Amino acid sequence: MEKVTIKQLAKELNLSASTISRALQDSHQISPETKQKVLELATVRNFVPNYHASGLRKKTSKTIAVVIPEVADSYFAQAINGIEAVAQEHGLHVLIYLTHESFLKEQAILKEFQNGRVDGVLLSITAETAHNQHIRELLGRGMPLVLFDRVCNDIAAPKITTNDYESSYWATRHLIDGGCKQIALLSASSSLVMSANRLEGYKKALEEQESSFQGATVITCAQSEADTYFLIKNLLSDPQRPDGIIATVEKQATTVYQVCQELHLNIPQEVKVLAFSNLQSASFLNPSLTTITQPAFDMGKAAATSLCKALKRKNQPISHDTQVLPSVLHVRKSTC
Amino acid sequence: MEKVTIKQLAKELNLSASTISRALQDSHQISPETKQKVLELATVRNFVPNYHASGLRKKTSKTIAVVIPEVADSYFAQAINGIEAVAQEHGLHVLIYLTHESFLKEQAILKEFQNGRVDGVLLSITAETAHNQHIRELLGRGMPLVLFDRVCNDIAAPKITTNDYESSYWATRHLIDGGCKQIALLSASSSLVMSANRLEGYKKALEEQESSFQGATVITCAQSEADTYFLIKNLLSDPQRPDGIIATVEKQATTVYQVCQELHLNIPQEVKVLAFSNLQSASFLNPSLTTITQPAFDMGKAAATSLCKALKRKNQPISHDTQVLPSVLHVRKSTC
DNA sequence: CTGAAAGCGCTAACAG
DNA sequence: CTGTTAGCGCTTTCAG
Repeated sequence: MEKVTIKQLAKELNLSASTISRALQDSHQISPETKQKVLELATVRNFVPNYHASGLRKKTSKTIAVVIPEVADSYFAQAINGIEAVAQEHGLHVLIYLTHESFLKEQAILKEFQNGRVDGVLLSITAETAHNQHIRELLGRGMPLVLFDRVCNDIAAPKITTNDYESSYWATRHLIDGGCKQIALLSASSSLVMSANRLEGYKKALEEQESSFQGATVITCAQSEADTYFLIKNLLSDPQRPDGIIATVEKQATTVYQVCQELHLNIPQEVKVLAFSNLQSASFLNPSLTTITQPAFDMGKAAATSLCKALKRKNQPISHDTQVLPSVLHVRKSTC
Repeated sequence: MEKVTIKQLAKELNLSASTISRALQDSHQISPETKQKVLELATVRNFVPNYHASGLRKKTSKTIAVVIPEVADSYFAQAINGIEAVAQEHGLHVLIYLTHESFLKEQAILKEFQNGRVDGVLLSITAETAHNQHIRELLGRGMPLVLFDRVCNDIAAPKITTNDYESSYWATRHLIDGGCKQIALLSASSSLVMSANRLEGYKKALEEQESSFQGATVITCAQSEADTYFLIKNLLSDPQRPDGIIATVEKQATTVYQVCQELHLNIPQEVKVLAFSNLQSASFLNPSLTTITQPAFDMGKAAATSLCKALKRKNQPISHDTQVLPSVLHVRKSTC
């Protein structure tokens, strides 16, 4: 029982390979009886059409790539869920690539996509990504591509984002309303548009306050967890430490909790904490964590759906259907 | 600047296609000068070898599939990280498939792998998977396959697991030592070997106790979150409710916390809680959660490494290198 | 409705 | 060291 091919089926049925091929694709120009016979034999012989052969011929792979910084992050895990749901529905296969925030990896990965392995790409760029020639290059070769969450503004492709500016504004306002006088923002990157938006929202809220109000304190966290830990520890060890912290990255939140534990700082009495986070367990943290929660699953779905549309009208003018799905502020004890 | 092929490079350099092909593969039977010229032109013309063409010819895809129940679960997210690390190192691409605990999906997914799309498979079976003809079928066709975490015993393939029996035994002992008199086990499935092992370890620990000790209370949780919630709520609303709970699934832990909150049950005074979980935030839960933590990342790495070995000596006798990596009991406040 | 023939782009004998 | 030839397995004109 070895690999069975169309040719073998053809010989067994005294038909030509093309007839078999058409029958299997349910072509309307094949008689019902023939189809029936072919399908039957195919089942019996356990025929599975060769992927590379049809791919080579049809110049299609039925595969999309998801390029993201990490997977062990609630946001991306949930986004993958959304992507996978749509992909499965459309019979697409999903390749996963983790850049681990390395620009070089991102470049190398995208470069290889020119070989026909994937029909489309979903991309969330690294915190290092300052240039985007590699993305342009891929787009220039006609590869459908959708950016999600971490997008670049100057790329002509569909983008799925959340309302980072507004959420950050409201998050900051929430802390101000709670009585905070000095609010620190833990930023993810100095180059990401997403980070810039969150920074702007934060600044805007601060600017609206009296001049007596403390200025902005922005800490751009490093890639390594250890470095981030020290930055946060320094921040909170300072006698002039802030009385409010906004973590724009999920992982920073637990680090903040850890540092507070170590320094015996009481949340929320001594310092209020708010995080951009999709942690399922936010309600059960000690104290429960106030979060800005992104619609991760829906963003994944939206991105995949947008890509599927692009795949259908290949070589058509790329639509720029930028979608902004709103995040939600969940107020919990860490800020009350 | 359209898709450039080997033929075009050949014409431009007055060489044959095979020479180009060999030069690109750095074959030792090509003169350094020719190689040089070819490589140069390839770079200039931005040549990228067609994936399907070489795949068809070489009968290889440089791709592995990871088939798992979920991705939004710390264990699998971390396992993927480990898998991806090894894959990247070996130049392999990673396809992700989520079964969402559906046996039918698992079957359909594996069936398609006969088409040459993947060179190997990493599988963690669904809670529904009782038969494994579909796995045997794939193995029978020579597909390298490694089972991890949720394995089946009666399949002749490498298996990467953790010491479920022992961890469960020690978990139960830990609760007993803490004074629990009635310990309930929340099981994931009645068919998974993993669940069976955890159940056995639990039973063993109970059997070692005095006869006065309460018998086993095992609740096999349903697939749907809502059903699981009700099962747990029922369990804890009972006047005869247990004073210790072992959640063998990460998600159940937060559900238990939620129910306890709703019923105003104090953890750990009224009920101690222990969970098999890889949650990063376990230390920061309220109260901090005692966990059995699996070496998820390392299990992913081990599984991928084992698969890579199998890929190298294709068609060789399949090694059955069963590896058991130990889990760790992290004692925290939910049981003290 | 079916068949013959050509070829997707690359690689691997087999020659020289 | 390089070229010629012959496919990998499938799909798709183009004929009938």
